[in-house]
Amino acid sequence: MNLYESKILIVDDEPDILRMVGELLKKEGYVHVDLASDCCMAKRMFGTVEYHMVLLDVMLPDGDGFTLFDEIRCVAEVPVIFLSARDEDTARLRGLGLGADDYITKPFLPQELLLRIRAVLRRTYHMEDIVKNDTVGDAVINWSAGTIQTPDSEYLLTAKEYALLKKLCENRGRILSINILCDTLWSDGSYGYENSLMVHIRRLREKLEKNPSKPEHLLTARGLGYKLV
Amino acid sequence: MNLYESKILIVDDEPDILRMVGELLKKEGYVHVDLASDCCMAKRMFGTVEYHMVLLDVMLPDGDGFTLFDEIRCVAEVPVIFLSARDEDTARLRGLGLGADDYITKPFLPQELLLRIRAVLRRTYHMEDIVKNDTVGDAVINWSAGTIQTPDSEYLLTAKEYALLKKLCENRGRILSINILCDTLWSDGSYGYENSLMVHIRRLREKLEKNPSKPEHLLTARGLGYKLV
DNA sequence: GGGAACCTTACATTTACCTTAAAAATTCGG
DNA sequence: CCGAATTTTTAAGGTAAATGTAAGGTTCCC
Repeated sequence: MNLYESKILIVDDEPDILRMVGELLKKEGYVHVDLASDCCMAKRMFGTVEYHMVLLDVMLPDGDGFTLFDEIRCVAEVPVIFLSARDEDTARLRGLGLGADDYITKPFLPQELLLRIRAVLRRTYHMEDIVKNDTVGDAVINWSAGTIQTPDSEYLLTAKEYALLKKLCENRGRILSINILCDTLWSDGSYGYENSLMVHIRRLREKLEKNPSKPEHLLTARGLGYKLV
Repeated sequence: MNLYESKILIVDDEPDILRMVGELLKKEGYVHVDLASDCCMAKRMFGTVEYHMVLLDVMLPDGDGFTLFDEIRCVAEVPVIFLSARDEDTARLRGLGLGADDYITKPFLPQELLLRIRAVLRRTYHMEDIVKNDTVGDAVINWSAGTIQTPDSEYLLTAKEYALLKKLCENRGRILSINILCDTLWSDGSYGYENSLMVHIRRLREKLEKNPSKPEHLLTARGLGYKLV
């Protein structure tokens, strides 16, 4: 699974903070973000959705974050980051050592929160970090939209093109053998797809290169494979 | 009244800040935003329009913000947020306790200013926080009413359609995989709902698109998912 | 010059998605 | 609690976009 597909629950009683953090995560790219303003609501949501991560305020109108934390941990091994307003809480968190994965004190820098969330998700679920927008020459690849933007026009990527280009981008500058590329496109033991691969390469070149027949970025290494530079 | 219909006056002598803040508010959705670059201008505008909120710089070319504040408060009980460049001003504000509703020091994060404005408006006028209407092409989505308005007619959204459209709107421009969409519609571990999802997509298209069979906004990315543009 | 590796194009096929109608489930008013 | 109305799901045949195939062309290198 992809980092940004993690389901995250935010529990905080201040509506502004709640919305702000929610929008921050959405904007960063997290697809599934839910909000709860008190323990009761949080528990209800926790019953219906399997979250990958919980951001938990210490102060809540109907009970404190610590007890909610215990209740959550009884049910699932989901990682938790505490958001605390006061330093005392932080001290208490540190002292208790009750197994929170991280804590951060308000006010915090948005960037810092994002970093910590990503760090926790990565070490809990061993998720690969996904790429932001890549560029190939003048072309901008927008992975989340599945598009290639060139100065002249915008192209949609098909599923195979997407997978192929991704593999090439992840190994930029490195030659990938035809075998390896076929393996990533056709999971079933794959011989006989060499020509098909060629056609996909051609189609990518038509979307990436000025002159697809004289490629400047998606190059062929005769007898070895292809590489993206 | 709606939060975003509040009339707001910004008073600041730095033209760049003035324009920046003005555009920020406009972009956020505030419909009525006026700008003034000095006390004189501010007073003139204040005579002609009944503002709901004033953002006031402390430093002004023809008098300071504090006296302007007093003059304003003699006339109307309008809430004021001070924008101060220096920490000393902040200290003075705090000390004076002259009844400003909030203050924020430059430079500030756009997001923070928006939050504070919203908070002040809410507690002054007891405005319900409204969900901003989204639009998809010519169609206006009214979340609180659960309707879609098109030039031709008005449709009611069913529960599933509502949830689906919301998810797509929250991730506008981003491809959402069929898996993710199914997860949001059927929280219980959900396989076998792919076809059902398709039908809901079709129904949404019938309410959103000119020609549901040639969608221009709710697009399918074959092999990848769906996206709203 | 000739073979090998790769390109290119047009066309065939396949698969993922569309569409519709009808069945099942749910909601709602009496 | 029952029946009507609405919503949701299932099912099945249809469609076209994405993919695969094949055949002739090009380039490279010995």
